[in-house]
Amino acid sequence: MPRIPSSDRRQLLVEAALRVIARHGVAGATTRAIVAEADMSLASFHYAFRSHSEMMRELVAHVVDAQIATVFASLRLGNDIRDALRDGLQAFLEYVTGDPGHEQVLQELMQYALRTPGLERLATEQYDAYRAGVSSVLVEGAAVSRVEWSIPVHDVARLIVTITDGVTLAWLADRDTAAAERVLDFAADSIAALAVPVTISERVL
Amino acid sequence: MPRIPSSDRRQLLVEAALRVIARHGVAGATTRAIVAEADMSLASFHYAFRSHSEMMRELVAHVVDAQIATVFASLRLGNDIRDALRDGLQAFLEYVTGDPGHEQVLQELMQYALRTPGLERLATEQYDAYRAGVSSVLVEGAAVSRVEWSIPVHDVARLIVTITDGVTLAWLADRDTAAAERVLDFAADSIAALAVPVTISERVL
DNA sequence: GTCTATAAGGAGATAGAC
DNA sequence: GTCTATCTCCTTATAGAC
Repeated sequence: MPRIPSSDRRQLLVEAALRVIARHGVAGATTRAIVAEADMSLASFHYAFRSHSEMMRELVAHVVDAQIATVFASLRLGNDIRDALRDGLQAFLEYVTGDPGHEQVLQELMQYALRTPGLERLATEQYDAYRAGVSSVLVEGAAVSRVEWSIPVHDVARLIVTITDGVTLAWLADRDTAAAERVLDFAADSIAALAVPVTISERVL
Repeated sequence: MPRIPSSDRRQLLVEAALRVIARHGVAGATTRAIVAEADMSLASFHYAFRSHSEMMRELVAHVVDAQIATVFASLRLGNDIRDALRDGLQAFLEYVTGDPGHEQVLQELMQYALRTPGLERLATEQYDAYRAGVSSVLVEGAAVSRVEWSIPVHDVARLIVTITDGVTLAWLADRDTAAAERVLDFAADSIAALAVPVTISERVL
């Protein structure tokens, strides 16, 4: 068997663990199931990681980082802020429906992190990072659309994350895509109402 | 030891299991942990239930029923539909913050049900039941406030459940009650905008 | 009906050969 | 660095005495 650097092996194991979790849930991600998926021996796992929980910590941190990139990818800019919001939210829904297992894994990992001593902080940071990512796109989007947010942008971001979370949970349970789209359209309208056009005088200031 | 009817024993075990889950999560709800909590022998468990998974099925069904009652309890009626919505949503938040463990258990059980063959249906039914409960209160609330919903009431209920789910997840992660209240206030305003006053002519019809 | 004792297997982790 | 074999513990479930 080829000798693999420990850092590579760690990454291979984390990726294998994510595939196992997608198929069998967090509870099914036993050390043995993971090494079988990665086609490694049990001993190799414990050469790369001191323990199963150490691997899970690295996995959760990895997922948090990856998810932030996804938030950016699913948001859209445009001239009309209402359309931009609607398009961004619909893109998010397409992402969820296109890979339901992935969102389910994220939800499970969130619960896992909230339950696991030492990982609670990661759950909180995951939310902070989501909102920070959404906020920055909202700031950019407002500039492009020549509007201003009438409440703090961080609160607008919180509204959006609240909606996407709620829609995700409901869709995972009932798979009613049309209903999810109606909710997102309403949300886009309501949130767009928080954007007020920038007046000439304000633009001079 | 006293002889307990099997039906009573089943209920005692389910209640003990819920306490264990609240403390240690679904993963920690082993048969042994549950019988220790219920102060029973391991054999008593298998006298009452054929298997651990049979008990979990009954537990999930039990929780679904109990949650529906809670939905009704946290909704309010009133003359002004906007105030009624805001009060109801705030009452829900108080319920969550007052017993965070309970909402966390519900979230975990939802994930568990979605993962467990034969229990996926219960997750779907749980959502249907939530929305049906919310819908009936919305119909009643509209009558009291002399308004009509401008979109199907079931969609209004879906909006509310989406918001409460999203707010719950965020609050469990960051415990920011003030931010949750701001989200709920915005939601109450936005949803109240869907209620249009009943005109005289309509009331005659 | 309720108990103790135990079967049977899966879990994480490690020892030690190579 | 990687492997096989094994240790130790914990799990669900059951057998059989009382």
